[in-house]
Amino acid sequence: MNGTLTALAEPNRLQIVELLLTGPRPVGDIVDKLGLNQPQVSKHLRVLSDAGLVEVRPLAQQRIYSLRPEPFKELDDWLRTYRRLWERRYDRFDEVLQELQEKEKENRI
Amino acid sequence: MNGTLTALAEPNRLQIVELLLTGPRPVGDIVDKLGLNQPQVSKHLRVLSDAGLVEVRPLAQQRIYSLRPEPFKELDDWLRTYRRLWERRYDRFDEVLQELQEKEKENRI
DNA sequence: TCGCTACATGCCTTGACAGGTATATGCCTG
DNA sequence: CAGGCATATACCTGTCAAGGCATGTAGCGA
Repeated sequence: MNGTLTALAEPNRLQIVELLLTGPRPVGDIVDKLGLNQPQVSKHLRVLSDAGLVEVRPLAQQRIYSLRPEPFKELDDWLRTYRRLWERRYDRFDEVLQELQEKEKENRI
Repeated sequence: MNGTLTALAEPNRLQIVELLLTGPRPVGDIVDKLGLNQPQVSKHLRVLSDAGLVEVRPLAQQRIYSLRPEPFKELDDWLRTYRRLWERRYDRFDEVLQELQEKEKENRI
């Protein structure tokens, strides 16, 4: 979970992931499309790979990178817990807060 | 988006967010529950606040922090795009890859 | 008004990480 | 097998962010 977030937190890496969402790509493609230096792209891909976000497959002298679904699914599952924040009745949070403040006032009397 | 990810990528900050999911809390609570030093917690809360993940409300000499739904919703929306990765028929990715490899072989003949 | 409580901020040090450049490695073609 | 591609790795450098500690500040109660 945290590894996934860390990997995605880097802007260029996020761009790479977004690009890979459109399909598997060799490193050179990514270099061209994102205008980064080749070594940097390779390094970022390494990080993404270590985090399990992408996988590689050799094709001649190319390396085809593609997204791995698992971490994204994990992230989605994690976020599911937070959905109640915006799916109505989260204002209960505010209610709780109100109560706290009311109590405080009462104690003051 | 990226700000959200960056803020969440720090383990202690992630813990704070998880704790806040159970309800709004004053700083002292977080310090106790997570066993961190108070200044560090304040700093992390500052980062989370700047990223729009939390909001503060004063209550006597306490500061009550609570989660703000918006960034989480954004993140969820962003992830929605990736759902097709695991929701079946993502194997089209593999198909594309197969095709590439087939073509390569043909060219070789 | 004084002291306490709850929190924020400043300063310093350290470690991690990203970019740049050069170089290694593996594969393929002539 | 020599040379060229596509990619990975090594090394160096600068930056930035997190922790530790000390201190500032605002609200409250006696």
